Amino acid sequence: MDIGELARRSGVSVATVSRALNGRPEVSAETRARIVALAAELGYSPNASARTLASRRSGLIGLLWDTDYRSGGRQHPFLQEVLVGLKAALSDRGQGLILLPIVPSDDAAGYVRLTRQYTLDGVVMMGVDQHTPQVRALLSTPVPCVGLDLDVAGPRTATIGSDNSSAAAAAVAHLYALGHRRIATITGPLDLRPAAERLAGYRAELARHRLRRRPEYEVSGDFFAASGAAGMRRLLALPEPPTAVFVAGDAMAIAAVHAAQDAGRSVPGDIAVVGFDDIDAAALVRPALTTVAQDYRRFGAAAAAELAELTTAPLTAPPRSTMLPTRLVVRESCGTTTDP
Amino acid sequence: MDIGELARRSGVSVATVSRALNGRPEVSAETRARIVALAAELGYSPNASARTLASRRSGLIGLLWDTDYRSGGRQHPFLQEVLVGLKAALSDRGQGLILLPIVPSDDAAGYVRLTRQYTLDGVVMMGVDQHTPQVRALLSTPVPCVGLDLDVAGPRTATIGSDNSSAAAAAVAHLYALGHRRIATITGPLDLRPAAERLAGYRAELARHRLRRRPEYEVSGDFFAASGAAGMRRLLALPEPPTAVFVAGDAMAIAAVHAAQDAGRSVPGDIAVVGFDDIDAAALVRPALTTVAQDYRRFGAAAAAELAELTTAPLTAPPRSTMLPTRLVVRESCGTTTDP
DNA sequence: CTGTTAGCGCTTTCAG
DNA sequence: CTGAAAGCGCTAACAG
Repeated sequence: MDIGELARRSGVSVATVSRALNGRPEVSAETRARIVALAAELGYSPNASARTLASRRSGLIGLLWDTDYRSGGRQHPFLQEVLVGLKAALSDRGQGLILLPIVPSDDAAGYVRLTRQYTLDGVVMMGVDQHTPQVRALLSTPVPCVGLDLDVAGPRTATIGSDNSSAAAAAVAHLYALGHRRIATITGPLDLRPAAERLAGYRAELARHRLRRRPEYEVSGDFFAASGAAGMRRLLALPEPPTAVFVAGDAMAIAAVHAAQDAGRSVPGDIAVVGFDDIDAAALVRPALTTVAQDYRRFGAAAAAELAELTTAPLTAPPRSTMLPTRLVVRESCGTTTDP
Repeated sequence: MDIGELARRSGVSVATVSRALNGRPEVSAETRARIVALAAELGYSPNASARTLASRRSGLIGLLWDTDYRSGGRQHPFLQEVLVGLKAALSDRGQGLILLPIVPSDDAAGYVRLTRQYTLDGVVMMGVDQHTPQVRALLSTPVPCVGLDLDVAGPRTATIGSDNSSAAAAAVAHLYALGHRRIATITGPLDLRPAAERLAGYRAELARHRLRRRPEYEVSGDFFAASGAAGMRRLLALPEPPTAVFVAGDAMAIAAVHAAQDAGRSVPGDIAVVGFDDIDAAALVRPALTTVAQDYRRFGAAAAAELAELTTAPLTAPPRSTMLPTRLVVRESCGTTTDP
């Protein structure tokens, strides 16, 4: 069952069938209807390779995601949700998603080549280091690229991320509203965009309430549990320990809660903790963690939209950037305080 | 940079270049070496569409994964790991992975059509209902299909799963070794293969130790947290409550621990709990959960291997089946008992 | 509005 | 062992 067969059966040329099926305006409404109906009846669907070969567009988007970059895959608890959103948004646009293999770092042209090999219409990347030669080479190409939680720059690039700064501010505001004034934070690795933004949001909110910013209240972590526990221990050992802590990642936050408990403090009784990410465990632990949830499905949808936008964007346009809203999920890890 | 250009520059015909690059035996070692070197130097890589169109094989495997089937995506905490394993194994074989869109259930031929559209070499499916018309139609096709934790049957199919039965038995054996004799279980939905197998393993291990099987010790859950809590409450309310519980899923297990605590029991002091799956939260909760870990990366690798096997298998061969070993991760949720 | 025709880049007989 | 040539199924000028 190919286009030729369809043409024969409907009594028109293959060109007309092609035009009808591709929604071209030159076909009369009547012939189009006839052809479309026949195609549906016969269960015809065009061969993707032939179409790609002839049109030089594949309708395929590549997903670049390095499972071994930082944390062996645990860094992106949200991959699944992003994938769901991306797949849905792409298939709404009639596009497909292909997972790109990771190329060795000494093969600078690797991704560029993959892009040509599959005639990709675009690439979305997450969990990769955008400064490596192979990624930079791809970004400098006219192929549309969108980075998730990743600052990318090039002729046709866009970045999608949550509004981490506002989210962090909202978390701190929540603590403030509960009466907390000595609010500390445990950060992520500050060379990562989201981590840096969360710290900025924390600071901004303190400033907004005219709270003094104390350097000893900003302890650095790496998004892993152990660093959260260590951070909490350091904070508790301070001459004037905080009554609340905004922790930039849930795994760290959960470990921080345990560290506090091990030090004889009760959560939320003695110390309030708010996390970030709303990983599955956040709802499962006790006390259930109050945290900031990101809308990962929307990441995918936004990526698909940006890709479409970029496809026709002039090569000289500046990189685009989208910030998605977040949501504070209030659970059990924060209480009020009367401690000055 | 196409094959013609390569041919011109190396002074041979396109046919020879094609043969050389595809490792065909008819080419002289010397010409092959020259061509391969030139191709590498020029950064040539063949156009996938052209190749697919001409050879009728794409090197693409489709991944069928319904994010909305049962639990809205939470049922497969392991998707990510499976994906990692699958992607790695496939790219080792020079194959690619494409995510298939979910077709509406009234479109019985949907997947079959997608399969032809992309000239897929095979499909791996997980988290779908294999009894729906659209999946059945695909399975009945000669396209190699492998189901992960899914019983599939058809001319070219294979199933991959953990050895759930042995795993469950090992969990119960662990409890037995700690002195427990009144061992209960909270199951998953028994129409799901893994859930049924885990129950079978539990029963088998009881029998092996000549422990009486008590119907009231087998309470059913649905893999969700709430059912784990409910199950534990029921067990605790028994005239002769168990001293240990094997819970068929971690989310249920964690909730069961909390339910026990709420009922005034300590874990592992008064009651031991072992879970299944080793989700991230298992290591994060307190007490950290003793549980059965599956080797998800190996799922992917096994799937790739099966696919290769099936490609050349006769259409009349019976469905294949692979059982992967698991690992008991001992943490803090099980203690010894002296209670008879 | 529709048909003819020339490829898209590669693989694969079929000769030699 | 190598080359010539015929497609793979479709799109996109170019005519009409």
